[in-house]
Amino acid sequence: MLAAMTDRDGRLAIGELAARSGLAPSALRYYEEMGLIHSERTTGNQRRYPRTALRRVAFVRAAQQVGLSLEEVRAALDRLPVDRAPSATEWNAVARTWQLRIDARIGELERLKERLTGCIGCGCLSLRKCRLYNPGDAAGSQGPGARYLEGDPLPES
Amino acid sequence: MLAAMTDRDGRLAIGELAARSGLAPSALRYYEEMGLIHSERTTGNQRRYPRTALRRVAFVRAAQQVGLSLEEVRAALDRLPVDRAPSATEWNAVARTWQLRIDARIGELERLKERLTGCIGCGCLSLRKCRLYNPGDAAGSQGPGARYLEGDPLPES
DNA sequence: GCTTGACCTCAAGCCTCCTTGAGGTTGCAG
DNA sequence: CTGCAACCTCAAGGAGGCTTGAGGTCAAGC
Repeated sequence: MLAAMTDRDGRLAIGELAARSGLAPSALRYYEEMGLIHSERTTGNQRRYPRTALRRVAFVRAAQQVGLSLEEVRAALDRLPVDRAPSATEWNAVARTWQLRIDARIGELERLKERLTGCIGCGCLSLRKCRLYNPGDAAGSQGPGARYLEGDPLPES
Repeated sequence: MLAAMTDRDGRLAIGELAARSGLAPSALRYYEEMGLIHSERTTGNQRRYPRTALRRVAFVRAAQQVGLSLEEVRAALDRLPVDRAPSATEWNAVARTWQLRIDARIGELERLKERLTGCIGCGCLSLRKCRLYNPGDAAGSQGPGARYLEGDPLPES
């Protein structure tokens, strides 16, 4: 029982994968249902994950940190092999997309911070002058709505 | 009808606030219910928002970008005056918290990116060597689980 | 061979952040 | 004064990302 529930082939039972990835089994089943990871079944219908699942799970978690939805992660993972470690080339392709994403996000945050600092500097928070209001570069980010505060004919508030 | 639905006092009807903030009226009612914005009512029970609501809504959206939950935003907003523009000092206090948050987030992303780059460099993605697996610094971030992949006695996969 | 814990499959529930809809009221233009 | 858009409330629904629970099976230790 203490020994890992692992095949001689090194395949992992769901509990094992859960323990190693730090996720709940339920989450792993969910990921599998979403097509993020894949398993084979034993004769008794239990899941057995290839070791690569460990990598894929780590990838998923990391991607979520960057703000990707599981759907987006799936799209990215679909470009990596299911059964073996990715080649440098394969990995490269995926990672490139990611880095763009990360850079974009960092950029957004930095611009936000800058605007915030500007606001502190001016101490105004006036609707007209303050760049915190609809910077105009948040387009395409998350959330509905247009946020077109800037340029409105508003008196100071 | 074309003229803004605005008091002579400059207070905004919900539709007006919605149009100017780019959010749906339903979202604004929700925000109000959450205590993020406040309104007075007309004799006919319609909401009238002070102009400061515009600022507060902008604040909320910006905060969401940084990854704050509405609850956290509420906590931050509670430190700003409801009825007037915040003073530089008041704003400073709030903004400081924010910047820390932004910096932290940027830091996370940069570390992630770095690890990712390292992975490309080594081309390995090995469970032992690759820093993408449980970096050990994701603690306290969102999501359940411990993610303690690193340091596991794993053969190369 | 039995017990016990890990596993299985649904289905339902939960949290956040809203949207949608039904049914009814208000308020401004004409 | 009427008509219609905008507003109101309250209840339900929905997406994303899981968890929980019921009811049942599998497999390893004794």
